[in-house]
Amino acid sequence: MRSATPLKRRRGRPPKDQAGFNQTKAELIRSGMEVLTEKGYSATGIDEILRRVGVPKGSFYHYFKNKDAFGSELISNYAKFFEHKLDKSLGNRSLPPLQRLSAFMQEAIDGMARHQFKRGCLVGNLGQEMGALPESFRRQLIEVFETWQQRLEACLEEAKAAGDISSDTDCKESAYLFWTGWEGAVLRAKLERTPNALQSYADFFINSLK
Amino acid sequence: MRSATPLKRRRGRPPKDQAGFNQTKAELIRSGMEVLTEKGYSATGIDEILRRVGVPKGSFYHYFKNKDAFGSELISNYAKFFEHKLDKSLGNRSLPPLQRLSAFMQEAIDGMARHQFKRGCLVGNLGQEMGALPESFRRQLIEVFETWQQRLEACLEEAKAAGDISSDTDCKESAYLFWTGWEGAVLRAKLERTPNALQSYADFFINSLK
DNA sequence: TAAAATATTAGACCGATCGTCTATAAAAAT
DNA sequence: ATTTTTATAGACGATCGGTCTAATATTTTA
Repeated sequence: MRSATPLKRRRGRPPKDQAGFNQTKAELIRSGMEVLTEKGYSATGIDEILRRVGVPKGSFYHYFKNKDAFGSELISNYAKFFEHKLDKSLGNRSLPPLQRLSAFMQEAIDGMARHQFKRGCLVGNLGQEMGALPESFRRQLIEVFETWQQRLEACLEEAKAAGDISSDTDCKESAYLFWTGWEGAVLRAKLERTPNALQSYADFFINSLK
Repeated sequence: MRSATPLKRRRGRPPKDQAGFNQTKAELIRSGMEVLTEKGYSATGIDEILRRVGVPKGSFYHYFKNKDAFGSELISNYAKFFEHKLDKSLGNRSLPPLQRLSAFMQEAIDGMARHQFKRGCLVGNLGQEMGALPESFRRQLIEVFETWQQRLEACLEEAKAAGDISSDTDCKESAYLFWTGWEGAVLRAKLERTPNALQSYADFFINSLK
């Protein structure tokens, strides 16, 4: 439990100078991301998200219609962030395709380690909670998986073209499988608080391609 | 939302004849299992569990110290149920080892289909929620995975002995990987409300052994 | 430059949820 | 017959989550 930040915030319409940059909203999204990747959607109260960054409730409902809308924005935000990451890693032409994938996984492992394996994947967390979530989240989450899958599929096609993986590999199917299993590994790593599941899966998947 | 069951229940000490059989407690556990596998722990209120089976609050706190104790019993219960299932399927000597695994997975798929892929795995659900759960759940969940892993490991050893899989397979590692990935597939199936991820993973895993 | 519009903070409020507690009831034990 | 045990019934208070209205400060506009 982080200590509260009882900073008094400026009321009223903000000065124009630093326009475009929405400090408070960004803080809320960052805070929400942290808590949601740890505890999930249902277990997380808005108050906790607010307390962490010392933002009053009124601000939250100024920036977001309600908790659901907030959640939806978090997903979009996470998706965008992740796509960038994937483009950089899986699309990195200076490395052979499969090494890119390995590098991506290693980065993810390091990332989880930095947070003591307490934070998981937002998409996985919310996916598991679907039963308690607004139905509109479903399509959103499915689509996120699809874009990730496309990125990996492209990378695998390159690997195939380079002869690094068998020519009869179904790259689309493989990419689908990768993300499915990866989410399982993230879940397990979070449960065990070790990189073991991730490491193990990484080796397994790479090997399965050869 | 299921309609309430406003059945008046027998008050007072129960007759001795049908002793040992604890109707109400069993109903609470069944009800809890249903709701928790759908919505998870945090999103589920005790009242909802009670409403489904028309049991008043007093009874709940008669049988369980509190929500956490209830959750813990659910895990034990689920674990026991599942171990039985695994013993029957993975230990079925009348089938070759790998076919047992395939059969188990197919049963699981059918099971999820019966509930329109709305219910997942209790262990997976709670695992993902760990950040919001009592710390004592962690060991419990890890141990459940371990017993599942042992069951599968034994089955894979049989397959190895029979020459159905490569002799240099690390059966323990494979079994660990299986459950990791399987949870990912269950999650995905729940999200997509289709058997696709499960089917896909089933084929993939079996193939990876050969 | 005064008024209107806009952007943001502040926090009161209501309903839901959790867990406790007391009352009631029926059977068993003494 | 009285007491003890086992169980249901549901009211209650504290707390918390989410919504909504008021207050405040800045920009825009006339």
